[in-house]
Order: sequence, then C-alpha cells, then structure tokens
Amino acid sequence: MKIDPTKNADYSAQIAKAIRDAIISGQLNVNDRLPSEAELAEQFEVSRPTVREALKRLAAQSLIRTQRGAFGGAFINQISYEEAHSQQITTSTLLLSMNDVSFDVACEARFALERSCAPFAAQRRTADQLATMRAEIHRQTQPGLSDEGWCASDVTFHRALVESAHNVILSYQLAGAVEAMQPLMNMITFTARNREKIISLHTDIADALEQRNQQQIEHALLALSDYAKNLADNVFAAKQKIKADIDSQTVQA
Amino acid sequence: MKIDPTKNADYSAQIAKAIRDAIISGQLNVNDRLPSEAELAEQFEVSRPTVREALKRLAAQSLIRTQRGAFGGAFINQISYEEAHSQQITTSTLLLSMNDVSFDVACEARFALERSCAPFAAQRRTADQLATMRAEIHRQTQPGLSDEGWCASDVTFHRALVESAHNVILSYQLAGAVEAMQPLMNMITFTARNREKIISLHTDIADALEQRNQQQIEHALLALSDYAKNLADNVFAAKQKIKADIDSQTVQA
DNA sequence: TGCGTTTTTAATGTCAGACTTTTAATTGTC
DNA sequence: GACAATTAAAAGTCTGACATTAAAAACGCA
Repeated sequence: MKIDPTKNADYSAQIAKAIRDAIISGQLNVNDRLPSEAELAEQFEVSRPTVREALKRLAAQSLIRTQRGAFGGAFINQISYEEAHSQQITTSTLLLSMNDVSFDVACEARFALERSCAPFAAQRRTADQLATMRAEIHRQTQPGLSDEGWCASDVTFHRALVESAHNVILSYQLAGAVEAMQPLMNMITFTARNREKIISLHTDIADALEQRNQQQIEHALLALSDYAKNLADNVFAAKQKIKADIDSQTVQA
Repeated sequence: MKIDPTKNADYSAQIAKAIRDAIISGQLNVNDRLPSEAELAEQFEVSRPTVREALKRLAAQSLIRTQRGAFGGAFINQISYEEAHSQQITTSTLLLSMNDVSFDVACEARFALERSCAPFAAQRRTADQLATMRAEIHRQTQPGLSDEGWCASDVTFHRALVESAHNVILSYQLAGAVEAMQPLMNMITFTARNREKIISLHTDIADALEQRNQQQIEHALLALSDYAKNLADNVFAAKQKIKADIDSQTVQA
C-alpha cells in the first residue's frame, strides 16, 4: 500500500485509490485503524492536507469513518445495507436525471426487477408484510391524500412486496431501483380515476400474494407497468402538444 | 445553497451535503461551474482547505470534476453509465464481502435478477449478442482454460445475455449485481465435470435465446442457479469437514 | 490584416506550521 | 474503590504561501 507511483498529478486521488484497493483486496479489515494523518503524510511523502483530502474521498464512499480525540483516527467502515442503499439511490437518481432515460425504459426495468422477486415473495411472504400492503392500499383509498402522500404510500407498498421475498440482496437492489424511479413517477400527476385503477392492481397483487400465486403477482405487476407507461405517454403527449402550440404561435407572430 | 446551519461539527461534510443537494434538486445543472474555491470559502465563511475537502468528497462520488488553470474550477459532472456502474460494483462488492452474506442468498438474488430480463432478451436479442454467447461457450470448452479465464468468460457470457434485453437501466443494474457476485463465485473451483454441466446449461440458454423462448431461458437460468448453489454447498461442506477434523485432533492432543 | 508566439492571469494543487477541539487514558484525590 | 483533574493524541480548522496549469489576452512579425 505504501507504493505511490509518482505519475502525473493529483496525489490525493492516488492515495485514496491505494487505500481503497487495500480495503477491497482485504489487506485492511473492518474496524482496522489506519495510521494517523501525520503518519500517512510521512509514509506517502506528502503533506497532511493532501492526506486529509484523500481520506475525505474515502469517507464520502463510507469506506472509512473518523473519530477525533486520543486513540481516534480513521477506521475501516463496515458498510451497512442502509449506507450502500442510500449511495445506490443517489447514484441511480442522478444517472436517470442526467441522461434523459426515457420513462418507458426506466419503467420497464423497474417492474421487470420487481417481478424477479415474485416467486420468493409467493413462497415466503408473512402475514406482517401482507398487512402492511393492505394498510397502504387502505391509505391510498382516502380521498384527501396528497400527491406526495400517494407516492410515499406507493413506495411503502412496493417495498413491502420486495421485503416479502426475504432476500436481503434482492431488497437492496430493488429498493434502490424503485426509489431512484420515484422522481420520474412524481412527474405523473395521478387523477382520481388513475388512482382507482392503480389501487385495483395493488389489490390484485395483495390478493395474489395472500394466495401465494406467483403467476398472478407477475401478471399484476406487468399490468401495472403497462398502465404506468400508458399514463406517462399521455402526460408527455400533452406536453408535446402544448409545446407545439406555442411553437406554431411563435411562427405566426 | 448558501445556507450552512452551524450545527454540530464537520463543516466540510455540511458543505458537501449542501452542494450535493443543490445538484440533486436540479438547482445546479450539468456542466455548470461552481464558484471558485476562494469564493466558496468566502460564501460559507470557512477556509479554502475546508472547502477543498468538501469538493473532494463530491469528486469521489463523480458528482463534480475539476479543471486547473484560468477559467477552470469545479464543474457538475454528467454521470455516465460507466461511472455509475463502477461505483455500484465497488459498493456491492464491499457490501457482500463485509456482511458475510450467505452464498445461497446472493446466488438466488443474482439469478432472479438475471431472469427478469428474459422476456425482453427473447424479444429483442440480436444475432450479434447470440454470436458473442456462442463464442464464449466455445472458449469455455477449451481444455487449457484457466480458472480466471473461465470466470471472465462466464461474466462475458452473462453480460451478453443481459445486453440482449436492450434496456440500459436493466444492464446497469444487472451487470453490477453479476460482477459484485464474482468474488464469491471465484471461491468455487470448477472441475472439468462442473464445467461440462455449466456449459450444457449455457448452451441451453443460447438455444432458447435463439428460438426466442422466454420460458426456456428462465428455466435454464433457474437450473444454473440451483447447480451453483449445489456446488457451493459441497465446497462449504468440505471446508466444514476439514475444520471439524482439525478441531477433533486438537481436542485429542 | 492575420497568424503564431509570448505574457498574463485565474484557477486548482500542494505545502508548512500553528491553533482548536475532542476524547480516551492516566494520574491524583477523597 | 470511585470520582475528578490532568494529559496526550488525534482529527478539524485556519493562515499564508508557493507551484502548476491552461485559457485568454497582448504582442510581434510578416
């Protein structure tokens, strides 16, 4: 890890990489303490601020945590599902918002991924998760529910479905995908009629889960995916129309 | 974004968060230039090194890139699939290695996710992707292939399958999952007999894809998943046995 | 006038050294 | 032996300086 080939530029990035590689390769284990900043500075033959910048890079990825005071320092962090999660959501959200992915593609991916937990959900769902889903469906029927409240409830509903597969890795991957899609989903305003249709599909899913019917879960998810795509198409078509109208007015003027 | 509530501790983290939020919320757009470090320092009422640490945190997440020289500075980065990818792989790999996830759980998740692209792969696969997969199968039959070569070929094969779904979001999610699993897969040493079985399953997948038979793709993937789990169980059972033998010897001594 | 070269300048990258704050271990006292 | 004061080690921060880069502006020459 001491190596730091004096290539071109940016010591702090090089140092961060060296330490990161040492962690990934297992040379450094969870809860190991790194040398103090002063020692690292000496080892890498750079100044302390440079070392600090490197450590901040690692801290940003939750690879290390730092503790002040005597016998403090930088420690290798055990990455928790929660942290990995929030990082994944941040990355995925930005990826979606910055690369104008079409709604259809994102929607297709999201529900395809969700369908992948259907077989396990059908097998392993507990009464608890089913109750959560029923409760969310009930919340969704309340007439006074705000758009934000609706979306939040939707996330909770789908999260419960994913959790019912009882596979932490699937949960981690899917919850990330579902939440990253949320900003896109929020672009659709749900009318009362839309909500009614979605609630009926949610009910289908809950019913299928209760009966442990994998096929029916997948079928309902597919229908939900199609319906969401359809809604989005209408929203975008409406926007296009408004834009076209404005353009034609401009031409006329 | 100017706000920086003097809460408890760690200015650089707070500043990073403020800027990150501004990016995510869309106040700052791709390729926008942040104020210079000196200006930010003045704005947030901290010193330049503190600002720099904050910027390094953002750079670690590929949220910004920096350019030296006149009219240089920090610019909002457009996150590419590639970057998002490598970040996801790093996170997922660490998550798996640090939280001793059981092989069964990871394996189940990996193939479940892969199955989710079966319907689209069946619809949209091109001759190109099919050729890649056939070529990899051929490579896998070579007797002199090293363990590393085998694993690399396996990754390429599955990546081609995923790509054939022609959905960038699915590709991004799945390639991450597949690659993160690789270190675990590498723990299994593949005997000639194992390889033969896996090659036959790979051939099944390729055949099914050629015939655009979704069900058969899913079926073969399920078989592959079961076979991998089975292999792993044997490996771990063998390890357990060795450990037990050593323990019993220790007791006797 | 126009093009190539040089100079300027604004920015990041790095350094050295000091000071502040936090925190755990140690020592001291009752 | 329990609690309080001391000490020391470490991160966090600041000041001020210098090095390096790279784009823009100024310049010079044909």
